[in-house]
Amino acid sequence: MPELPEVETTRRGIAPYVLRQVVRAVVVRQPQLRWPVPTTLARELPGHTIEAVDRRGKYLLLATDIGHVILHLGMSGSLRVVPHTQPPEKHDHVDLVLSSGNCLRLRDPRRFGAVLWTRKDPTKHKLLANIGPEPLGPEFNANYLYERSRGRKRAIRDLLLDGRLVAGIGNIYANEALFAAGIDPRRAAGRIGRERYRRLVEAVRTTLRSAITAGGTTLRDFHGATGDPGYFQLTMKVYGREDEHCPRCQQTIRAQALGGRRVFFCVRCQL
DNA sequence: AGTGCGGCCTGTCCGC
DNA sequence: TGCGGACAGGCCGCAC
Repeated sequence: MPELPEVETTRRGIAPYVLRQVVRAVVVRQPQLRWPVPTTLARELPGHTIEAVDRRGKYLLLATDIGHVILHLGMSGSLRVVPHTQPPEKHDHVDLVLSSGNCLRLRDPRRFGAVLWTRKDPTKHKLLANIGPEPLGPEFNANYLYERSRGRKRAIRDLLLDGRLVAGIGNIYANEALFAAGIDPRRAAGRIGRERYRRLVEAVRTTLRSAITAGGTTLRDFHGATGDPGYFQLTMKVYGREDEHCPRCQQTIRAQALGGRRVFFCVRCQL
């Protein structure tokens, strides 16, 4: 589910409720997520204050004076702030009980998400060390994409999904950005010129920013920390719109399988 | 090195 | 109404 805009929406939503809060307890009802929730988390975190809530790609980081909680929402995860007395529902796997009386609650039906704990520099953590630049940061620019794509035969959509090249972009926003840039998602990345990469970088930034402003995309069950859904799906141009009309030229939007996940595009507007 | 695929899970939807 | 199968927003780890 959650791509960068949903994770950022979550970060902004939980931050006011968790910053400066002391973690009183960690309740793990289901430790079997993508990786087991480390037992050291419940042992070491209580008594420490959450000093920052950061995001790196699709990872959320809760900083304390002795270590960092690394959270990933996988495909179906979400975080909510609720009173700690509120009974957990079926897929509510982990609670961080806070000094305010609230708790930060992770729900994740498919359990592709993760809750990890590291006492070292989190950017050196195996999962974070090799992530590419933030798409909204200065390192992600046309020259970077152009250089990194020379000689690559992979479809540009797949390159955008590769977290080692750029962080946080998933299938929805890759498809939307490629439509906005007028680039065929199937095109070999090595056969796209500098000028078109300039357009693509702008399209990625614009798409992600407007999705964050809209509170993310709610296709099934995504919601922010206070339970509000996102609204970006209302403005999506191609994703999930197979057989509908292209909003720019009225051509029928096509979908096809590409390496396991579908691409959506307009054959007239995207070359 | 770059590429493509299997696998981890549950829920939903579609066709029969 | 029930059931099997395909599919879904991610991404690591592996084989080639």
